[in-house]
Formats: sequence, structure tokens, C-alpha cells
Amino acid sequence: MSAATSARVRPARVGRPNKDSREKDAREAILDVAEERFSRHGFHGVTVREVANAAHVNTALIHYYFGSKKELFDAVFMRRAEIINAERMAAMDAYAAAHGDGVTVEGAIEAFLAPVLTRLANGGPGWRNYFALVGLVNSTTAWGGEVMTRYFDPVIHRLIDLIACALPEASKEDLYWSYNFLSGSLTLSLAETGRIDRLSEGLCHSDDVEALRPRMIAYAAAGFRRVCEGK
Amino acid sequence: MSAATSARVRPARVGRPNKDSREKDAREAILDVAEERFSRHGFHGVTVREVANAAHVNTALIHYYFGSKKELFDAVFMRRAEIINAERMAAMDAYAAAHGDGVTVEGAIEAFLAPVLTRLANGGPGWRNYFALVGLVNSTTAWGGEVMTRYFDPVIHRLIDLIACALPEASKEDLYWSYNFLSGSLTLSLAETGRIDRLSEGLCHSDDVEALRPRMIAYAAAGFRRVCEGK
DNA sequence: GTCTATAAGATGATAGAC
DNA sequence: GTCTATCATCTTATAGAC
Repeated sequence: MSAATSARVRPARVGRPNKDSREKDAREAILDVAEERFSRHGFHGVTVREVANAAHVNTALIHYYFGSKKELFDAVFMRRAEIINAERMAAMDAYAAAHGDGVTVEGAIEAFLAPVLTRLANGGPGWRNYFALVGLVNSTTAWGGEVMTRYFDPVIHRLIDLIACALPEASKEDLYWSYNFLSGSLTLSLAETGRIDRLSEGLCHSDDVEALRPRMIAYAAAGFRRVCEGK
Repeated sequence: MSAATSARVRPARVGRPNKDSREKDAREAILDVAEERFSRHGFHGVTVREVANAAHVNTALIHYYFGSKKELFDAVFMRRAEIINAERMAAMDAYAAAHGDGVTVEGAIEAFLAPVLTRLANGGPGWRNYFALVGLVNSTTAWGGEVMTRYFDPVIHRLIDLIACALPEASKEDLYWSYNFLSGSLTLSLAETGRIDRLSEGLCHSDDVEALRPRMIAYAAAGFRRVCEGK
């Protein structure tokens, strides 16, 4: 009887139909909200309460799932890092396999950027928020350098190795400095601060990935060549 | 009489000799400490108490001088913005006056960067902290774009106008996007996150301005040319 | 799993003495 | 100007009911 009653409360699917999905929903909802807030205000600009309210759960649930606020932040940062870096690694491997000895600076950079720009354009607000967070973390002196190193170094070394094939004369120093310039350009673009919108008085838009993509590749490739070839 | 008295109050060094200098010292000490802390942890990562303790004053004194925490932050940000932007404007004016119709992309960018890189190299820790703060603010989505616009737009428009002289065929869009890439490269370099040190395993150093300067100018100029000339 | 209730301490800001 | 003392609020985190 009580079973029949409780079955009538949530009928659509019988048994324990949405138990798992509800669990996942709560966890994911917390991550989504935290991602959005952290990307705009940084780690210290967000409170656990604020995340809990926006995700329609209690603060205790956040600690139940993630332990501490810091661990929540790490979970946010890691969730998409693993996905995007696997995609970038695969894109560069595929490019290298297809071109072998004929790799170009432009081709290597395009393979490195393509998964990011695609997710930025078509991945929805979650991915946009995530990339804004990466941009903010990358510029944070206190712990940004360490966090970025932990999650992003392997994919960057793959890019540098690829470009070194295209520019065999290049010194290690020139390659690292050039990458640092590319990294700055990329993460500022990902941060989507609305800076270029205001500066250009509405002519350009931070979120216009189709305008960004070809210019970013051209700019970075020309920069790499000039610095590394010295011409 | 009271005039004579008050005249004698701050003569060479008698009377209350260090009254003025002590006043100024306290205010400047607060600004210096706040600058260092804000640049590393962001606005929300710093407490008024923390600044007060490190500056060896009480929290009440900070509110006495600056009003609120937000106004303290604004005072930190503005203090050096006015100095550095006047220097950059003067450097670009001088370059334009000296070269007239013969301005180059490299020359314009060098004039734009020179005062910043000089202060970064020789201005002491205060200037280094300040530039790290600018780098962090520039990547902050919530209020970074607005703050940067308020303080830095005029000097940037001067640079873009100069480069437009060197590249008369360039479209406005290409110029703005290229500047955005330059801005990202610059502010990440200014942030001195130690990122490149770790990435290069000690080969390159975030604070090596002599290594940074020629590479940054070459990279940015080549990028501008490629994007704006389409070749 | 999800909640209520609450501990234990930090925070921005002010009043008022000197 | 600079301090001490303090307020009202907010913070992260936990205990324990359901």
C-alpha cells in the first residue's frame, strides 16, 4: 500500500527510476553553478552559501560531495580539463600523423587551438564559463602558475615539440617565450571580459569566435616565425 | 602671530619634523602593502586586517584614509596608472614627432611598451606588484573590463592610431583584434606567475625583462603585420 | 542523499578616547 | 592622525535528524 502510494508519487518511471539521475543532477548542478561564479569572481569572491542557494541545495550537501570549498574548486577545474586536454592531444597527434615531416607552424597551432575554439563556440555556457575561469587562473600570481602547470603542461609540451619540427633552428628559449605570448593572447580571449567590445565601441565582440579563430592563428604563427627564425 | 607660529611649525626640520613625512609614510605604506596583497590574491582574497597588520597600522586608519576597502583598491590601481600612462603617451608622441610619416609597427609598439618594461625592470618591487595587479584585473570578467577601460583606453587608442599610420590598409577590426592579442601577451608577462619558469623547467624566467623585451616586440609586430596585411 | 541547526571564528566598518 | 574596543554580519564547516 505504501509502496503503491509512493509509486504514484513519481509515476512516469517505476522502481528507482530517477535516483541516479537526481544524484548526478545535484552534483552537476553544484559544479555548474560554482564554475559560473568562480569564473566571474575568482575563488575568494564566491561563498559556499552563494553556490548552494543558486544550485537549490544546502551548504551541507556541498561539503558532503566535495569536502571543502577548495576541493570544490579543484573539482570544477579538473572536470573539463581532462576532456579538453585529451581532445587537444588527439588533435595534435592526428595532425602529426597526417603530415609527418611536413608540419607547419600554422598547422600545429590550429590543431592545438581547434578543440578549445570549437568548445568555446558550440559547447554552451558551461564551457564558456570554464574557459573564462582558466583565463583568470592563468593570470593569478599566488596559485595560478602551479595549478596550470599541473593540468596543462603535457599538452603544451606536445605543441612545442610539434612547432620545433616546423622550425628546427629554433632555440628552446625562443619557443618557450613565444608560447607564453600565445598563452596570454589565448587566455585573455577566453576570459571574455568584454574588453574588446568597449575598446572598439561595439565593433568587435569578445564572444565572436569566428572572428577570433583565423586572426589568432595568423597572429601567433607569424609571431613564432619571427621570434624563432629571427627574421 | 599665529601665522608666524604655524610657519615655524614646519620649517627645515625642527618642531614636529616628521609630521608630514609620517603622515605620508602611513598612507603610502598602506598603499604599498595593499598593492602587494591585491596583486597576488585579488580583491576578495585580501582582508583589511591583513593589510593593516602588514603596514603596522590599525584597520581604523585604513578607513580613515580611504573610506572603504573598495576605495582602497581604487586608490592602489589609480596611483601608478596616471604615472605610467602619461609616460606612455609622451613616448608615443615623441616617437610620432621624430618619425612623422615614417612610423613603423615595431617603432610604435616599442614606444608603447618601453615605459612599462623600464619600470618593470628598474622600478622596484612596487612597480612589479602593480603590473601583476594589472594583469590580474585585465583577466577578471566581473569588473576587469570596466576598470581597464576607464584607466587605459586613451593610451591604447593612441597606439592603434600610430599603427594605423604604419599599416594604412588595415581594417579597424583587424587592428582591435591584434591589439587584444598584444594585450594578452603583455599582461600575462606582467603578471609574473612563474608559469614560464615551470614550463621551461628553469630555462626561462618570468622576471627576465631583457629576454622578454625584444621577443615581445618582434612577436607582436609580426602578428600585427600578418593579421592586418593579410600576408 | 538531503535537510535543519549551529558551532567557531573572521570580516568590514564605526564610535570614541587620546 | 592614530589608537582600542566593539558591533552586526557573514564565513566555512560539522553534527545529527530524517
